[in-house]
Amino acid sequence: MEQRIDRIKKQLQSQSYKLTPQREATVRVLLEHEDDHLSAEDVYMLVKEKYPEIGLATVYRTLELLTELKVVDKINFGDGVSRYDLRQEGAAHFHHHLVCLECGAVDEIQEDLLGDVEDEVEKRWNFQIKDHRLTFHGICHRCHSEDPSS
Amino acid sequence: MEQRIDRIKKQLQSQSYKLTPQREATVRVLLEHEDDHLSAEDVYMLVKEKYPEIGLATVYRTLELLTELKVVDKINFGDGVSRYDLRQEGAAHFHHHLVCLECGAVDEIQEDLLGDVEDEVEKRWNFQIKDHRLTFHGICHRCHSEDPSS
DNA sequence: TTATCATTTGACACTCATTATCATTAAGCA
DNA sequence: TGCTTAATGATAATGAGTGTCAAATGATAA
Ligand SMILES: [Mn+2]
Ligand SMILES: [Mn+2]
Ligand SMILES: [Zn+2]
Ligand SMILES: [Zn+2]
Repeated sequence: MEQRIDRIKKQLQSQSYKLTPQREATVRVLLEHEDDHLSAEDVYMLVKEKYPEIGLATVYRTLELLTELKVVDKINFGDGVSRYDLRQEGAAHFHHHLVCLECGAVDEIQEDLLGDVEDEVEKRWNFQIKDHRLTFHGICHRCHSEDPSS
Repeated sequence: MEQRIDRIKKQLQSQSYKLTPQREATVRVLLEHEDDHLSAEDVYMLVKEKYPEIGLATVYRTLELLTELKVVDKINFGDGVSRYDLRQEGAAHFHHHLVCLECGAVDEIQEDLLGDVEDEVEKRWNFQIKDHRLTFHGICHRCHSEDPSS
C-alpha cells in the first residue's frame, strides 16, 4: 500500500504534479476498493470519511489526473455515471469485465485473452492497437447455478 | 431499404407498437447513416430536415424503443453522449470498433473474432454470455501510413 | 362513417453528472 | 520573509437525458 502510493507520488512528481493530502486521500480510497467500480460520487463519499473538508470538484480533478497518468481507467457501464477502475500495476492491458444482466454484478478477468485477436486485427486491419475495452454481458456463475430454469 | 423498414414495422407490430410517421422518419435516418455512430441530437437534427415538426423527446423515445427491440445498440465512446448503432440484420453478435486516437475515426469490424475467447470465458468463468462489447483504441491505417515518425 | 379509447406525440419543466469560474489557500523557492 | 504558481472548495453553469401532461393520432367497434 505505502509502496504503491510512493510510486504514484513519484509518477506525479515526474510530471511536476504534487501529491497533496487531498490527492493522497483519494488514492487511498481507490486502493482500498481495488475490486470495486466506484463513481466519482462514491469516491467523494468515501474520501469524506477520512478527509471531510474535501470538495467534490477536487475529487473530479484528481480522478481526471489519475486517468491521464493511466493509474486508473475511466469506464462506463451505461448507467449514466463514469466509473474509475484502478489499473493493475505493470499490466500491459486493461482487464476485461463480466456484467451480469440478472444481479448487476461486475466481475473481472485479469488474464489477457485477446492476444491472438489483437495480432489479427493489427495485421488485417492495419490498426496499431494501444488499448482495448472488452465487456461481456450475460449471466454470472452465481445467478446461473441458482436458477434451475436456465 | 423499403424491405428493411417493412421488417422493422412487423417487428414493432408483433409487440403491438405502431410504426408512426415519426418513427419511420427516424428509422430512415438510421438506415441512411448505417456506418455512422449518431448521437440522439445528431439523429434529431437529421430527422428534422425531413420531418421538422418532430420533437426531441420523440427521438429519444424512438431510439429507446429500437434499442429494446435490438434494432440498434446503444454505445458509449466516453465522450459524454450515447450513440446508436444499427445492428446487422440477423447477425448473432454485435460488431467491434476501432477508435483512432489520432483522428477520432471509428471503424467497424463486422467479422466475429471472439468465438474462441467466448468459449473459454463460458467454461472457465462459468459465465453465460449473451452479448459483448469490444473496442480497440489505437492508430488507424490512415494515420498510420501518413505518419513517417511511427 | 362515427364514437371510443389506448397509444403516441410535442412542449417544456426538471434532474443530475460533470465542468467552469473565481476568490482563497497552500507549497516551493529566492 | 516575500513571491509565484499550483491546487482547492464553494458555487454557478452546462447539457444530456427523463418526467409530465394536455393535445393529437390511429386502430377498432358500432
Ligand atoms: Mn474492473
Ligand atoms: Mn458501429
Ligand atoms: Zn448475477
Ligand atoms: Zn486515424
